Amino acid sequence: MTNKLNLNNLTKSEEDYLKALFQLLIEDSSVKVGNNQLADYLKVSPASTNNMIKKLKAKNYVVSEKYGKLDLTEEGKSIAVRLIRKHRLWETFLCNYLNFTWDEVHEVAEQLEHIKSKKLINELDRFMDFPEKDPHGEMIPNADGEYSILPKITLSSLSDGDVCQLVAVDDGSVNFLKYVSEIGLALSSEIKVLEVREFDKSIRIQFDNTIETVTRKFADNVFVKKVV
Amino acid sequence: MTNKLNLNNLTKSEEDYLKALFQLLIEDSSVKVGNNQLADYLKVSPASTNNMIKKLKAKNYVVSEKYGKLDLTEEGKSIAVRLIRKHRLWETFLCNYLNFTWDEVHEVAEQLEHIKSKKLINELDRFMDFPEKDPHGEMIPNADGEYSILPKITLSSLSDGDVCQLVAVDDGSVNFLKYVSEIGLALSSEIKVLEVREFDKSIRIQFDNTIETVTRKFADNVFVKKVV
DNA sequence: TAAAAAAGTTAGTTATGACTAACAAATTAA
DNA sequence: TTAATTTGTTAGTCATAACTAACTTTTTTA
Repeated sequence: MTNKLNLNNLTKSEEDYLKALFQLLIEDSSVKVGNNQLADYLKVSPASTNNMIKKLKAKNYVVSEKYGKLDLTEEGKSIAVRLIRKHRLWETFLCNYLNFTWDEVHEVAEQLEHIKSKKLINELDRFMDFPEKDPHGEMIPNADGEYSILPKITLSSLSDGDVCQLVAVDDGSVNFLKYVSEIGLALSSEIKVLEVREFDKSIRIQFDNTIETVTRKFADNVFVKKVV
Repeated sequence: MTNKLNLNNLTKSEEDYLKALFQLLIEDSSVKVGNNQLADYLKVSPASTNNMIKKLKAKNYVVSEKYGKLDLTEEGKSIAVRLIRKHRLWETFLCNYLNFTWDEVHEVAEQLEHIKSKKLINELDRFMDFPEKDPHGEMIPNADGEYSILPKITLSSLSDGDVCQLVAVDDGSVNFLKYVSEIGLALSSEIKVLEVREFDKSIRIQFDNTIETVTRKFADNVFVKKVV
């Protein structure tokens, strides 16, 4: 049972790749993930990705056949989930205790998630009284790596007259996050879809006595729960 | 004025070397620091140190002549102090909020001190209400890098009958720190020197109704303030 | 002060993880 | 179904930062 021993021996890069692959795999759970797609996501060259995938295959975190699509082993997934747990707990800490705003947390959490100390992250979790969601509304895995995935309905998938509640936002882009706060949207905001315009798929929405028109691209990054 | 720009462009290694050199320079402020000494301290080969010193000289953080002793420039010192500030603030956070013990904090703080975010560390400082000292009793530099150095009198420098108060301990060795807690010593403990034994320089001390004999090596790592 | 020891330097090697350029396989489109 | 495009792979290079081995300078001490 050399189970726990090799878990902490990963480099920052190896961790980044595993987490990225995990996120690509669940974001579009049906679609397969390829080498170049991963390279794009991580903003490195396909050659770099290919190289790293070889290493991760040798370490039994990734499986794939030559010229085939990529997948994670159970061990690979487990590492990725632990990284996501760390990332989201740190984001929560930064927002709730250190006055960080939505758009500021991601970059710092990207660094903090690589700190290696089980005690650190579990104590941080306890200190914050085991939060369920991070500041963007995403579920935080518990110490055993368990977490429920929230059904990701995008605002863009709704129709005229639908009423929904904002449950999460994609945390990938600083500019998007700034934009969300600027127009006054926040977690739990109740949003009414006034009109989906056929021409450019832009959406007219109402929330808190505000009426705004948002683009399709914007609405793709806003996750909601249907109310009506 | 390319002042603030290059400050964040240092690698983890470069930071480690600057901090190590700074600590060697103030620990024995009279004695000069050489290449091999720095290598010893960092547990790397003299060749590695030599190499890195070259790079740090090129970047104007270190000064030295060939075959001569090492010194830091003002900029080098400033970086080192900021690392020490981060290290000590994290140690304080870990001990005071996350249930870490004296001997557990150092290793994790060594990782955390390399996180690059001014806001993070300044907000952490504010969150803890600007602590003056870290858990080992060392002064924490403020956001401007200012801090008073506590006069470091070692327990080993005292004589029979002297009474002192423990103000700090060296945080370099986990085993030493465990030992200190185990025998019951803590910051502010009042210690009376009962006898310094000529034979092996071991010291018989009394504190809190406990009498213990400690070695010279142990006493070298305990910093005190004389009371009587 | 000359030999020995210690301290510092240089050259050459290794591993990690990026990169480009060239090429091969698979998929899509004409 | 062949040609074009996309995707994946390989080979070779570069930077960082460690290493050993060999060598030079400085310091110590006999």
